[in-house]
Amino acid sequence: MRKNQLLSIGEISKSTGVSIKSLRYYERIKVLKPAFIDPDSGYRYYSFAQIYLVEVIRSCIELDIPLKKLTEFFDANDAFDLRKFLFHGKKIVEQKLQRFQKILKLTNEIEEKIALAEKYKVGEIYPCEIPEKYFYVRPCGESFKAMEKYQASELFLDLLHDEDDYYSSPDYGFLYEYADGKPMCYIFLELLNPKLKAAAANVKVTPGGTYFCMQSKISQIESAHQIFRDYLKGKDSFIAIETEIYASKYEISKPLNELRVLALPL
Amino acid sequence: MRKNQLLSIGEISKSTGVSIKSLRYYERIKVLKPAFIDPDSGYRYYSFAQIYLVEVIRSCIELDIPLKKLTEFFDANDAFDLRKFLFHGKKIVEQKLQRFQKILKLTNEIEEKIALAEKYKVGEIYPCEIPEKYFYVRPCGESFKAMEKYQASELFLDLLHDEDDYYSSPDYGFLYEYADGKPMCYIFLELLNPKLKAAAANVKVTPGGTYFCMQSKISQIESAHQIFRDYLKGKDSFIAIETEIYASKYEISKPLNELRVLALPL
DNA sequence: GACCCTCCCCTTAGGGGAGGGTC
DNA sequence: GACCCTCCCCTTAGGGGAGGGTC
Repeated sequence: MRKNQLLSIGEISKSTGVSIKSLRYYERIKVLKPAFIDPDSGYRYYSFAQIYLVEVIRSCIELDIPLKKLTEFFDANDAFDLRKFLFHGKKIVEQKLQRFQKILKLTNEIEEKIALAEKYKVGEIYPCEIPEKYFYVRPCGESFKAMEKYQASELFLDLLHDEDDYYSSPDYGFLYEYADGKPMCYIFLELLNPKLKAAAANVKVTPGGTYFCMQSKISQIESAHQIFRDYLKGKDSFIAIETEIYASKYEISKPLNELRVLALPL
Repeated sequence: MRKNQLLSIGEISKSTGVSIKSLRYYERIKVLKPAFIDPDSGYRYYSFAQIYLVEVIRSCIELDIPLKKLTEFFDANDAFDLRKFLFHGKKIVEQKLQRFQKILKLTNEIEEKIALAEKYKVGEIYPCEIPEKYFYVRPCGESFKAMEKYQASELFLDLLHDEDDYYSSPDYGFLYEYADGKPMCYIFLELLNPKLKAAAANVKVTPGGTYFCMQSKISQIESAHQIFRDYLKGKDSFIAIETEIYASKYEISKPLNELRVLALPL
């Protein structure tokens, strides 16, 4: 009389798509007790309603909610607090959705950057429209050779606590200002977060405009004056920016740089 | 000269938010080799660019991409095929987004159903607007007592292969038709998928309209005639539907049913 | 003193069998 | 014959120490 409303473990497995092994595991950790266990054979039988509990468990796994957490939603009478669980689950699924949307956005951005960079060969000079940017900088004196140990790492450590910056890909590298024969070197990390942009300390704003650019596997920023000689048209004031860019093949020991130069109207 | 561009393991950990243990683990499984290892002390040092590789690894974990899969994207020269990886990752993140949006939708639906059901007490009779529904049925004769073993489970097994139905919550339970003194019993599972609705075999369409309803912890469908006597106004043709509904506290052994009755204009 | 190293044992959500009863 | 049982050993992405060297 009872059994005609019950399903065997294999039937539950087929109708939910969850393996028999998993169902047995759920019993062991006390999140899915079979409605009936034959005392002679040890065979497990489940009710229809338990199909939906299996779905709840599956959702938890996908949402990285530990199954032990599920036991918290059962009270002393084995009643499951569905409302409390849904409230909890909803917050988590909303967080995941946000996070994944950010990952997707970042993925698309990087794909675009790769496509852009691949239009040119290493060593080729090309014009490129670059917007105004905010750089968090640390001055290194008249040459990058004078850079002190760990200065660059400190720059990162100062700023990379900001979660939002993980979801974009800020420029970082070297900035070279050459005004009336005086060179000034900086290492920089681009600021994307508006709050950080507003902080005046150690922030430099580089002008937007048509930069002349060149890709390179090695740092050539200190030769910018010679490389871009024809494009600077004798001007003695310019800025040069060297930043790592994304390549479709990414070699850690030989990252791809883009050197960008803009003549300044001083 | 080299070291001023490198970060210690603790610095990488701080700037990425990934534990030192994890970074060491990534090295062991060959997805993140430190740029330099001091041969004397064994200390690990990383380059700036590796911060972004850590982000790649983190994203993989969140997307349930096994890290061993990552090694497939490195070629013989240790170059990472960023484009191929992004293409692969994008498909996965899009799938996850879809799945999570469905979970969120289902969560909201169930919350609404709970709120609706809680407006009434068990045993209380209330009117409810129910739309036309498609039921996959199996006839049981003149009484539910004649139901054969496992008929109900077969019903589920016939249909629950359809993925879309997991993301909604179909009605299921008992259907009772009483026309001119002749009772006819069915077990049913609601069809939500339009394709399945179109399949004529074993499908019954129940009319939309204002049903009279009552919640109950036990099956009372065979007493529907008496319970709703006042509402049927002497009509001798009606349908009764008993389906499991969601309660804020969900007891597997005592699920909450809703019994719905509609007088038929025969 | 704060940082880093290796080694060892533990965890979650199961999978892959072996060996043997049950429907 | 297909289905189900228990028992045992293995996996991924690390965490929590112990015990000892390094910046």
